[in-house]
Amino acid sequence: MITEAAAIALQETLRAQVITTDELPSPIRTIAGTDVEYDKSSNLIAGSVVVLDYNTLEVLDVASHCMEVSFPYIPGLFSFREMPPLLEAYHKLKIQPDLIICDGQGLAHQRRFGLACHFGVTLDKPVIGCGKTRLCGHYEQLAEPRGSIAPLIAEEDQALIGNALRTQPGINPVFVSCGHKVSLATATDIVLKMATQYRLPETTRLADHYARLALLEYKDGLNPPPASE
DNA sequence: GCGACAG
DNA sequence: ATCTTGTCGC
Repeated sequence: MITEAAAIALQETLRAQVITTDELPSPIRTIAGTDVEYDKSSNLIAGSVVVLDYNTLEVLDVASHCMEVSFPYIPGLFSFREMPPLLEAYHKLKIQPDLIICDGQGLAHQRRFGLACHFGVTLDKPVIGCGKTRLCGHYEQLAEPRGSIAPLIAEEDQALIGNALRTQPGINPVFVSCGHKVSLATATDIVLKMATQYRLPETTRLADHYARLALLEYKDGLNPPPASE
């Protein structure tokens, strides 16, 4: 297994490849969501990628992959834990999405290289980071209406590293940041568009659903089938 | 030294 | 992350 120091060094190297301007298809036709589910009573994890029609949100394709977790949870090294099952799942897709929304941060990361950046650079695909909670950076004065945004500012150098985005009125915001080949403004617009009815974008909600399903089905398959006679 | 810390 | 259901509070 890769050491913590080597993982940090790899992030420092790969971060130079991140593109923070829009290099995505126009119009956007398909969008994918990703999520990873953990089994509380084993070290199994399931990663899922779900591809939706960008305009209708119809599910066009889903792929999942179960495996044993191979890296501990360390804030800042999240991608080394979640990327393996997500990459396996992604390569099972029959339909390649125009862009992807990851469940986690992109640039809004200690070394500006969160999961969304790592996934985007690895696949050379447009990726948006959308986390449920903050990893680093601070924000203030976020208004209540849906669509309100507040810049997420890095404490070290006051750099703009993302946006706190209120996707539903009076509900806690999500944290949007560049992953790869999508600007912050475009990423924020897209996440708001995908969060039609709930706090989280539909991409993330569906990926969570399919990852949970995949883990249950995989565990079922491991158990010897009931004796039939 | 202490607190904070994506899932 | 894991927890899945009614309950409390604004």
